[in-house]
Amino acid sequence: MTQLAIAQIFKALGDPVRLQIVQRLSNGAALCLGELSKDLGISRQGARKQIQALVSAKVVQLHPAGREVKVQLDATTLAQSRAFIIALEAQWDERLQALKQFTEHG
Amino acid sequence: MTQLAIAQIFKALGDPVRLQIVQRLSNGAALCLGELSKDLGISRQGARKQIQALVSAKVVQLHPAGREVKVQLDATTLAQSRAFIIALEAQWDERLQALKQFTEHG
DNA sequence: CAAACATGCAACCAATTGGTTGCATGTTTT
DNA sequence: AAAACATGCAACCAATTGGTTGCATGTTTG
Repeated sequence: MTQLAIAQIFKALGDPVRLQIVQRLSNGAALCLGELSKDLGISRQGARKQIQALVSAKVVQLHPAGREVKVQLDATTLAQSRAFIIALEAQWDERLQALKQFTEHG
Repeated sequence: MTQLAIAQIFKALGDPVRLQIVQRLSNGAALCLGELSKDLGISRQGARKQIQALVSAKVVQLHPAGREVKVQLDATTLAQSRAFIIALEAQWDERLQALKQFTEHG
């Protein structure tokens, strides 16, 4: 995982509309573009752009089916973002631990 | 945690420069603005803006000390973003589980 | 086949972002 | 007190983003 790819994932998640889309997908059944675009407070084409942003970051995959296009969460991408944060936290904890050692024995 | 606050955290993490800053902070000792701004490929003021973005999202805290300003990671904010992703994944897994039940007994 | 439906594509626009430069201000150091 | 250091503030700029509208295209349904 390159730093840039991770940044793109976070960037994709860094918008309330896109976050809501992702939540809907994790929640309910497989949704197509049209359904997913409803009740977001923006136009269908606006929503489509946001979904495309999620596709580019691989947070989501598109599966054409007849006249509609199903949208599916990509769990591996979510897992990667989670792993990154957990790694950060681990480093941070290590550092705190080292600092504690230092103050105790210094 | 409001949806918007979470989105702001992800947005803050959604940039390679800011991501690198966060990693440096999790890695090393407490850094001041000046040190943190080095080797990012941008000017000090440019870096300062990025750091401010992290402050606004509460990914990072500033602690003035004399003529310099120390920058510190906010572990609770990282934890919140981690919790959000994990919650998403949990919902997703639940859904897959339900789907499996359905196909088995349907 | 015609109507309705789901989507795609492109042009356009305002607001935000990511970066710059120049200069001012407060704080150590010598 | 003067020099060096760490930072702040503001104006400015190009590129990206988030949204719109209008229209075209392929796919079901009646």
